[in-house]
Amino acid sequence: MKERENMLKEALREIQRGSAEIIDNQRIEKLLSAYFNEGKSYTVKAGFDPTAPDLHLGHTVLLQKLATFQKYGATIQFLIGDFTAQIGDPTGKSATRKTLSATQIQENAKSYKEQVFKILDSEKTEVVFNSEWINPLGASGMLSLTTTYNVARMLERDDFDKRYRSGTSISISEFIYPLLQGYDSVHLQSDIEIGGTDQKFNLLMGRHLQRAYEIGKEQSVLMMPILEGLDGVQKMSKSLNNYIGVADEPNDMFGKVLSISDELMWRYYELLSSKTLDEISMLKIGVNNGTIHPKKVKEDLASEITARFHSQDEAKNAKIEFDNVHSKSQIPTEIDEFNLDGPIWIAKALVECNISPSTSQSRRDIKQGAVKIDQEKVFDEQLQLEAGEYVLQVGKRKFAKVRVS
RNA sequence: GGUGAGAUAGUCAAGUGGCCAACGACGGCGGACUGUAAAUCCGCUCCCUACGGGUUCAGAGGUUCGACUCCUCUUCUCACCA
Repeated sequence: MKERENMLKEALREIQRGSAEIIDNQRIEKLLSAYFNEGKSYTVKAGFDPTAPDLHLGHTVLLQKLATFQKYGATIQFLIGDFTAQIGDPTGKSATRKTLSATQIQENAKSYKEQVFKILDSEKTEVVFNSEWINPLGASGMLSLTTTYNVARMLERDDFDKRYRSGTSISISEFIYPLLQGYDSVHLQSDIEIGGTDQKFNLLMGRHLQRAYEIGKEQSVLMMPILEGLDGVQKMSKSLNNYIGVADEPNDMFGKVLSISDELMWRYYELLSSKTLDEISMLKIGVNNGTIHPKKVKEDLASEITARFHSQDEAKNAKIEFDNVHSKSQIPTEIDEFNLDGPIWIAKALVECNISPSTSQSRRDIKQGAVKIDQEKVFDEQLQLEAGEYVLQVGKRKFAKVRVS
C-alpha cells in the first residue's frame, strides 16, 4: 500500500516535470491512482499538423511527455489534423495555408510514424485523423458547434484581440479552428490533452466543448514550454535554422548539442534528458563547486540524445570523432569527395566542393587565414591546384577531399 | 469607397540628384582566446581570376551628362475617415 503511494507520487512528479502549466491537476491524480489501484487506462490526446514532419527536438519535448504518460498507463491519441489543416491554425502569425492532397497527407502521416515511434510505444498509440469525424458533421453539426461559443469570448484571445483592434482581417473560418480542435476532444473523449503553451486557448476549448456536449468529463490540460533553439533565445524552428533535427546525422547531432551554451544545457536536461531531476541537480551542484567539468556534463547530454535517435555505438563514435576533429584538430574520418579537372583555381575549387558559396567569399576567407590545404594555411589567393589529392578546409568545420586530375 | 504614408541587402534601419555597392544595429562568417560554451577583442559580410568590371535600393517607363534620391503609371503594405 505504502509502496503504491510512493509510485504514484513518483509518477506525478515525472509527469509534471518541465511543464509550464497544468489545468485540473487533480483529475490527473485521480486518473493515475485509478491506474495504479485498478489498472484502469485513460487517454491523452495531442494534435499534430499533417504538413511534412521534419521533427526536431522541440517536438520531442511533447513526445517524451507522451511517452511518460504511456509508462503510466495512458493510451495516446495521436491526432493528425488533416481537416483543420485546411483552415490553418490562427495561432501566431500564420498566413493562409495551401491545402494538402489526400495522398500527400497519407505520406506525411507515414513519415510521422517512422520518426515518432522512436520515442512512443506504438502498441499504446492510436493514430487518428480528424477529417474522419468532422466531415460527417455536415452543415447542421457545424452550426450547432458554433452555437457553443460567441464572438465576444473568441475575441478575448490575445492574437485575435490584437488583430481586431488593429483592423487586420480575421476570417470567420479562423474562429472555427479552435472549435474544431476542441470538438476533437469531444469525439475522442480525451481525458488529458497536452500541447505547447502557445496552444492554451485551443486546449481550453476542448474542456469547454466537452462540458457543452455533456460527455461527462472535462479534459485536463498539460502545457509544455516552447524549447529554445541553439541560440538560446528564439524558439527552436527549422526556418530560424537553430534546430537539432531528429534525422540529423550522429556527428551533427552530437556537435550541435555541444555547441549550446552552458545555461541552455540545463534547460535541455530538464526537457529532453531521461535523467531524473535528482540526478540533474547533483550534476548542477558538481558543476557549481567545480568538481565536475561542464563540458563533461554537456558531452553526456549529447551522447544521450544522439543515442536516442541513432544507437549507443553511433553516439560513442560521434564522441570520438568530435574529440579527434576539435580537440586534437585532426581531419574527420568521413569527408565528401570531389573529382575536379585541374589545374584549378583554389577559390573556384572551394565553391565546387560546396564549402564556399562564391569565389568572392573564398578570397575573403583566404585573406583571413581561414582556408587550409592538407592542414596548412593558404594565403595565396591566386593559388592553382595541380593534379593530386588534397584535403581542403574552410573554417573549423567545413571539409572536402578533392582529387584533381 | 475616400484621404494620407510607405516599399532600401538575411532582418531592422539610414540615405531625399553625383562623395553610394549604399551609415548603423542585429544576425551570419572568419580569426584570437577557449571547453567548437558563454563573455571579450579584431576582421569580413552582392557577384566576377578583381588596384578593374558587372548587376542592385518593389516593378515598368521618363527627365538628366549622371538617379536609391525628381516625374508618370503599376503592384503590394500601412494609417486615418466612411
